[in-house]
Amino acid sequence: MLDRALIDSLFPADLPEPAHWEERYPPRALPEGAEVTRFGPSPTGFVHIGGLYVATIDRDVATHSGGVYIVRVEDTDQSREVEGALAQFDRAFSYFDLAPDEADDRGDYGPYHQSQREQIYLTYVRELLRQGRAYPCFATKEELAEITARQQAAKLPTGYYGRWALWRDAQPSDVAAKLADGVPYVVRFRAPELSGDGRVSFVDAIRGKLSHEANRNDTVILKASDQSPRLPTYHFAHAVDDHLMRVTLVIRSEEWISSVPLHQQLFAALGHPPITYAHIAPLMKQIPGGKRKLSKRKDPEASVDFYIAAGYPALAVLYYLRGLANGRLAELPLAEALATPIRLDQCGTAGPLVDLVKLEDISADHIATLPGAEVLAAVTEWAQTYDPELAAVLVTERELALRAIAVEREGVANPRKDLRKWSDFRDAYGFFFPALFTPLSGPSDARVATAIDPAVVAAYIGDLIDSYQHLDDPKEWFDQIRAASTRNGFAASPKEYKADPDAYHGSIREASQLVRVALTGSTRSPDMHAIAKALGPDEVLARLRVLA
RNA sequence: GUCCCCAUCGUCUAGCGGCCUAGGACUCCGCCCUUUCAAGGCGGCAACGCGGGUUCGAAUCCCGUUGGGGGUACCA
Repeated sequence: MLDRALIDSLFPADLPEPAHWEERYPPRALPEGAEVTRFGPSPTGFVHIGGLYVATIDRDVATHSGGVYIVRVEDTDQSREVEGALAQFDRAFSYFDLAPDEADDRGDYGPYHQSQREQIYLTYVRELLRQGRAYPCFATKEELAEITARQQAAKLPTGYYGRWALWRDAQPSDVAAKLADGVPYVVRFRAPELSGDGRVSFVDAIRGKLSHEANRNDTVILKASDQSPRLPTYHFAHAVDDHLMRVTLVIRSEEWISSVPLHQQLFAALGHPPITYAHIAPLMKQIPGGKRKLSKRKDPEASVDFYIAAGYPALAVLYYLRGLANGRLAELPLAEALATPIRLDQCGTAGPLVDLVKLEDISADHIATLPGAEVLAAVTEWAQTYDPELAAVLVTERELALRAIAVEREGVANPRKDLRKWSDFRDAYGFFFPALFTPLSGPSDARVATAIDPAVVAAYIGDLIDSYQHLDDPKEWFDQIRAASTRNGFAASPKEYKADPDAYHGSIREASQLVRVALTGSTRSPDMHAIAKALGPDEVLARLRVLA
């Protein structure tokens, strides 16, 4: 056992005792059953869709139980920190409306950045050191690598344990000497003696009873002494913070299951009551021959920014994610599903694939239920950042935009679903706006793609222009196209044309497609009369003239 | 190597011993509607990984196996 004075000399003299922090962060006065959850993003990259997934569940469980949802930034690995990550968190959380109840600017249990909690961690490290439940370790990287290599060669479990734990039972005089020389060290947890069969079991809120072999590694809890601030590893920060922040339920990704035995040892050593865990199945991606965890680096759709940049409505994404968490929520209508609590005992344990096609279907359905003004507002806001030219047009041409969006959407039983995300808008509706529409260059424009003789086209369209009336009745309006086309050698119906193909240039089908291409630049569009009404007579005639 | 988690149509899943000749949704494919597309309507393809048990009876329980995922860091 190390001398207490030696231990204390390693820490600031005014470092508080654990009782100080216990008092400063008292148990919360919350109703029975209220859960305090926390999401711990690490600013080592952009927010992952899997992170958004877990945060959604954190938020939901806390809200529906009358508890508190905290965001605590886990920035203990300063070497891996990425510039701009925090700003992206804010963007993501505000887009998806997942603002925490407690964070730096509000909440009594802060600071909520681990890098600012050094004093707290140090208090507990010193405490463990004093009790002999932790010890300084001076092993170098090289020594550690050698230990691992020898263990692998001997087919032994790798790790810092038993006879491999160089400094676990070092002579106090050796430790004092190293310290006196100023050799950097880490603090390791002294893993307790294994009891019974060396296994432990615990109850996971999602998976039920789980069992695992007990931890026997002397895990590092405080990183190198030659760094400032001196920060703990995830494991230790978890054991300190989740207790002091009075978190009741730790919802985290499945890869942490293996660490639970260690975490329980840490809680016990610190004298903290055990905490409940809920381990979520990770989001996966389909790859040839199987699936794997979504990778931040390889998969663009892993980043939350991907969804924001493409313009998937937040509610659609949230709804999709909820359906993934609780299958039965996917069967409910969006509003209802969003209001129904997520139940941990109904969370899947498998690891679902994220399916963009499914998301787009959900998103299209959702957008179809939105009033036109809301669609316009959302597209405009999206475009403000991602398509400024479009944004400018939507602002100056607001009335036209509203008319365009209303086509086959308002006053119909089955609204169009041609918008799956805001970035679809330009392709689907851009032609409505003269500023965004490139008129046909003439009859030979590639978009026309017709086999009909240009002279015939010119005569037919010319005829149509001469007789054109901007009628309100859809049928009457279309009939003038039919009339002009039959006058110019087209069959009035596909059936007639089929009966005697040689007698015609084509049918009303081909004839009307020419008008469609002239008006929209595409062979695929919403109802032509509605488009014509939105465009106005002058614009209609101007666009037709190109083919005449 | 070792430990842990997981396993129903291509995907998300329902199913928690008989209601299952396995249901729904997305995708895909037909057909209908139709001046195009989108939508909509109707229909279709498509799954309990494998092998043993337990049981009158198993997708459901047990064991094994295979496959996938993860831990084994001074990353989280």
